[in-house]
Amino acid sequence: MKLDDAATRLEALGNPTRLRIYRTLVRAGEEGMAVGKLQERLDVAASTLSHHLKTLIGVGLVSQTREGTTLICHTNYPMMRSLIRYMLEECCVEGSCAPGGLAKLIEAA
Amino acid sequence: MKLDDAATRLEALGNPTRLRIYRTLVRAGEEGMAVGKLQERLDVAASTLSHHLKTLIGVGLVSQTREGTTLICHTNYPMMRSLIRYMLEECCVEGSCAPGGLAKLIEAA
DNA sequence: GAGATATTTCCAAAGTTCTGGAAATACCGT
DNA sequence: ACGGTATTTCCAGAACTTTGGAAATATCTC
Repeated sequence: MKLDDAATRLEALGNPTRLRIYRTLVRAGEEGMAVGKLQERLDVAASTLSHHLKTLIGVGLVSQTREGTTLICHTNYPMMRSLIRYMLEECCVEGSCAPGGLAKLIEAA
Repeated sequence: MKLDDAATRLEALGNPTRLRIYRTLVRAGEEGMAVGKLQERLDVAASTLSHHLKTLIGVGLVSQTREGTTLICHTNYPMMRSLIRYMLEECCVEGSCAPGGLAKLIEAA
């Protein structure tokens, strides 16, 4: 992943409302969650939610599939994986970030 | 880590200039890097660099120690570890993020 | 304490983000 | 095709970010 792409994705997650959206979608699991349900859950104006979703979709962290009149949102796990991998690469140069080994870091997660 | 803190830290890293700063400091390793050297390396105005460093220090991702007239910047690895751990927790609920297991994700890093 | 170097703070301009109401679009059922 | 529900796009205001020149501060050396 290029630095600028990582920055754009981190920026997308670096807004409390968008991070809440992402978090909620992760917790929704495989089946995802409709935009309307998300709105109700997060108590935010429809247009505001739509803007934030556009941002998350734009950077590839979320995707939507239509089911009739409702749009179902899903997290894009591989993209999140790539982003975390990027951070591990940036953070763990020379092993200084995870002195007890990377396994330790993950164990705790 | 609280959601708002995670968001603030992700936002701090979510700017290309600040991510370059952080990346450069990680690569500088244990001994860190002086502000002046960073400036020369990244080719950015001194005041601009100072603002960005203040942001990174403010969220706890970077620290400074004085050595005579120069200030040496260091990455705060534990904070980055906590942030990555937060993302793993948010991302890997129910194991859907790393189907091959977390070790696989780390292995590749 | 004066002069030199390193860095920050002050100020301000240009650009961007966040928010939500209102109007538009998309799709379904009849 | 019409009425209804779901969602987005348009518009705009307020707030925030980013940037850097100029002035201020901090520290060292002599």
